Formats: sequence, C-alpha cells, structure tokens
Amino acid sequence: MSSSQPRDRGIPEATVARLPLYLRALHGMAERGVATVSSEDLAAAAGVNSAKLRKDLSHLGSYGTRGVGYDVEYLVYQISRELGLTQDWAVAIVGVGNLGRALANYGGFVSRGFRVAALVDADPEVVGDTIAGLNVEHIDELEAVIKRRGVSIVVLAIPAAAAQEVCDRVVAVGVTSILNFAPVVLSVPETVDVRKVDLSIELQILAFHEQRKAGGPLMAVDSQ
Amino acid sequence: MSSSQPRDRGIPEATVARLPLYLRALHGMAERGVATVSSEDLAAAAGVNSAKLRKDLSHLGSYGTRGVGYDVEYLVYQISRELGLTQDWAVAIVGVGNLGRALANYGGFVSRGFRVAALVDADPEVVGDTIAGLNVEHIDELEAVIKRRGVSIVVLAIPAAAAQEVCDRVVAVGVTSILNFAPVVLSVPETVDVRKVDLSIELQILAFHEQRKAGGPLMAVDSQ
DNA sequence: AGCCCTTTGTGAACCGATGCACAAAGTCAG
DNA sequence: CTGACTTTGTGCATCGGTTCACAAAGGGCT
Ligand SMILES: NC(=O)c1ccc[n+]([C@@H]2O[C@H](COP(=O)([O-])OP(=O)(O)OC[C@H]3O[C@@H](n4cnc5c(N)ncnc54)[C@H](O)[C@@H]3O)[C@@H](O)[C@H]2O)c1
Ligand SMILES: NC(=O)c1ccc[n+]([C@@H]2O[C@H](COP(=O)([O-])OP(=O)(O)OC[C@H]3O[C@@H](n4cnc5c(N)ncnc54)[C@H](O)[C@@H]3O)[C@@H](O)[C@H]2O)c1
Repeated sequence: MSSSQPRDRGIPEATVARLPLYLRALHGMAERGVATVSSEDLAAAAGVNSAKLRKDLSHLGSYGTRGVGYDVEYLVYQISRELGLTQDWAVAIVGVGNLGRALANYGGFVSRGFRVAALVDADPEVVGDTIAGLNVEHIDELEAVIKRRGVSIVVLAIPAAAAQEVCDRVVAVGVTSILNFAPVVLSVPETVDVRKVDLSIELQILAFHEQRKAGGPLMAVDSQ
Repeated sequence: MSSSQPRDRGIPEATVARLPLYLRALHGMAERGVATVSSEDLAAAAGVNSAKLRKDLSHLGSYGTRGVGYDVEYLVYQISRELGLTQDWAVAIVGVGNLGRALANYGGFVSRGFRVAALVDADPEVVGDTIAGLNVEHIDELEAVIKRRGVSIVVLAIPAAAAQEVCDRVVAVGVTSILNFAPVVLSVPETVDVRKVDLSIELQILAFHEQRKAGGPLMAVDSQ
C-alpha cells in the first residue's frame, strides 16, 4: 500500500501547469471516440516532448499500460481529480468593464468545473444590470457576496489603482486564490496564490523577439 | 570598445519576461519624480529578488552606479530600447467577439508602443462596424490588410476551431509573432513565435492549489 | 506456452535559472 | 584628499526541470 500509492505530495509546478493542456487534448480525443492513446500521440497533441509527458503522468501514479498506452477516459478522470475539477468552483469577477464582461460571457469556464457565481462592480451605472444572466452587485457587498455564494476564486478585472485594496478585502474574508488582470504586483500573505495575466507583457515579449528577428542579422553593422 | 559593449546577444528568456515588469515599475517611479533607484527598491516594486534584478539588468550592460543605484529615466530608455518599444508596432486583432472587443477598447496597449491597426472578423453582422474607432474588415481581406497596414503582430481571439487555419494564413504572409487566446496548440514553423494566454488553464492551476490547501491536511484520511 | 514487439516508467546527464555572498567600484562627508 | 559607507556586478553553489536512453513490463500473435 505504501509502494503503489500515487505520489500525492510534491507534484512539480511545471507539471501542474501542463496537466490542463493534457486534459484538453484528452477531451478532444474522448469526443472523437479514441479509447487509448500512447504517450507519443498525446504529447504531440499537447505540443510537448513525450518523455516529459510520461514523467508528468508518472507523478500522479502509474496509469499507463506498457505496450498499449493510456486509457483516455481513465486518464481524464485521474487528471481531473488531481486538478480538483471533480468539484465545482464558485468564481467571482470583480470589475465588469470591457474585460470583466468578456469573461462573464465566456462559456469556456463552465465546461471545466468553474461557475461564475457573482459579478461585482463599483460603478452605480453598472450595478443592478444583468450580465450573462447574473445581477451585478455593489462593491460594498463584496464580503457578503463572497461568503453567501461560497466563492473561493476571485478574478480581478479592475483598474490597477483599485486592485490592491480590493485584493486586501477578499484576502481578509478568506479567499486564497486570485487571478489578477490588473497590471500591478499584488502583495499578499504567502498562503494566498495569485496568478497574473498581463497581455501587455505578452506583447512586449513578442516585440522583443520580433525586433531580434528583424534587426538581428543587421545588428552586426551596429555593434561593430 | 569590445569590453564595454552590452551583451546584445543571448539575453535569457526568463530575463526578457521580467523586463516589462521592471519597465512598469520604473514608469511609475518616473511619474512620481523619482530620479534614481536602488536595485533593492526596484526589485521590491517589481516583486522579485534584488540579486535577480541586478543580474537581469547586467545582461543589458552596466547602467548602474555603485553606491547610488540606477538612473530611472536612463534605465527606462535602455529597457525600452532592448524590448523594441522605441518603435511602434502595428497589431491586428482577428476575431471581434467578447474578447476581441475588450482588447480593441483597451487603452493599455497604445501606451507601450502597440497600436491596434486592424480588426478582422468573419461574421457579416460585425464586418463594417466601427469599434474603438476602427472599421472591422472581412476575413477574406486578411492578407491584404496585414500587408497594407504593416501589421507585424497578430492577436487571435477567435474560436479554437478556426485558429489553426487563420494562423496558417497569417504565417503565409510573413507574420512571425502571434498572441493566441484560443485553447488550441498552434502548429507553426519554428521561425514563428507564438505566445498563448489561456484563462481556463490559469483557473485550473489555482484550483489545484486551492484543493491542496483545503484537502491537504485531511487527505491522509483518504489515502490511508 | 513462448516469443517478439510496443510502450511505459525512470535513472542519470544536462541545462538554465536562482540566490547567496562578497570584492570592486563609486559616492559623499569632513 | 581620505576614509567610511553604500550599492553594484558577478562567481559559485544549488535547484528545478528537461531530455536521452534503456531496462522492465505487458499484450498479442503464432
Ligand atoms: N480590456 C483589456 O483587454 C485588458 C487587457 C489587459 C489588461 N487589462 C486590465 O484589466 C483591468 C480591467 O480592464 P478593462 O478594460 O475591463 O477596464 P474598464 O475600465 O473597462 O473596467 C473596469 C471596471 O472596474 C470597475 N471598478 C473600478 N474600480 C472598482 C472598484 N474599486 N471595485 C469594483 N469595481 C471597480 C469599473 O466600474 C469598471 O466597470 C485593468 O486593470 C486593465 O489594465 C485589460
Ligand atoms: N471571452 C473570454 O473571456 C475568453 C476567455 C478565455 C478564452 N477565450 C477564447 O478566446 C476566443 C474568443 O473568445 P470570445 O469569447 O471572444 O468568442 P466569441 O464567439 O464572442 O467571438 C469570436 C469571434 O470570432 C469570429 N470568428 C469566428 N471564426 C472566424 C474566422 N475564421 N475568422 C475571423 N473571425 C472569426 C466570430 O465572428 C466572433 O466575432 C475563443 O477561442 C475562446 O475560447 C475567451
């Protein structure tokens, strides 16, 4: 029992970040009626190296069959369980502007066990509106709404200037998972996970490489 | 001259990804009239380790003064130049749905040298509309629009099913930088840079850690 | 039943990134 | 001009992650 037990503890962060990728590929295969898949094929579908995929999966236990591959349905279940997608998660979106609206209307979350359970904004013009079937509530109600709806993940889609303050408030009511779109570094206790998405940074990284490609070969003229 | 020359080649990828972060912090400081900043302070503002920050900056050259710190204005310029933000980049957004609209209306790009130069969609209902002051053009015009406007970065905000096809088309006209929001692995020649943003993946990573926090200490009951 | 073929799971080398710790460089006060 | 103090820039140990390569495991064919 101590030898066949999956290594529940200590899944590398890099592996965790790839599991959703595998899951997506597996869902596609399940839909197409594929019963089993080799590490080679699944890796190709997820755009990674096959040895890496096997090592990743080995962290959750030995779910493959040598000579055959992995059972698609079973693997979907195991990865879902590992990621905690067998339960559903109540998400609150704070800030219902351009971005918040897009997120609220997006169907792709629900399909993965995430439920937008609340929309919150400060603008009296917006509060009370119905967006994606949800009533927009006032920021003053933030703490009450989070508790009432059992929200455990908060998405911040508000201006940078307001982000830290709202962040502090949701942390104070016990939220420990935050997805931040505002271009600021949030300071939180180390028990809280913050993931940030900054589109501007992505573009800047692309620009850097683009510049290299364009100027690279010619740069020699400049640096000589 | 060969010794004081900045190491133009071979800036680590991890460093490149942090430069925009430093730049953002520096812009804030410049606005507040700060003239010089120590690695310690800048690192704190960017949320990183100060040794890491110094090593990152050392890749672009020796722009600091020992005993004093870094000149804010000068550093802003050097990082901007390194990232290629001294020129402006024409960006096309393909797919003007929930997300595409939010991006088109977002002001945060322009301020960093990115100019939304074109909006493209397939839906006749949307084509011809004016969004954020731009005319939405038909997907049939994709290649022509990219060439005419000198677009060098393409943002894909279209359904997953359409992403690979559109991707192939923009690559065929010479685009080598793509920001992809669709939940698919795009296959491109290795000369092309694709960065992906997948909000669903971010939520899944948060869910994983959230589950750990909640179930971790109790998990023993289950696994015993 | 036995053999061959496929594919997993992992040991080990490798690689890039991180962070400590400190000498070298430079400032500034007196 | 000198000496004390501050802060950079980097050598080095370490760490997490990637990749190769292969022995062990299992399935299926004869
Ligand atoms: N729109 C994009 O494509 C995009 C891209 C990258 C980053 N961002 C970032 O995402 C955030 C939101 O962007 P947006 O374009 O949706 O902005 P927006 O101005 O359209 O919307 C912001 C919303 O937040 C609300 N708000 C302001 N202060 C609040 C507070 N204290 N509490 C609750 N709600 C508050 C406003 O009423 C508004 O509805 C910003 O930080 C922006 O920098 C947006
Ligand atoms: N909205 C979100 O918050 C969100 C979050 C995560 C991921 N995404 C992803 O971003 C993409 C866009 O999402 P959305 O919510 O804006 O979807 P959407 O359906 O609102 O918009 C998609 C737009 O793309 C257009 N389109 C479809 N096929 C096209 C083609 N071949 N060429 C040009 N245009 C085409 C449609 O006409 C539509 O206007 C999807 O792949 C989605 O999975 C969206």
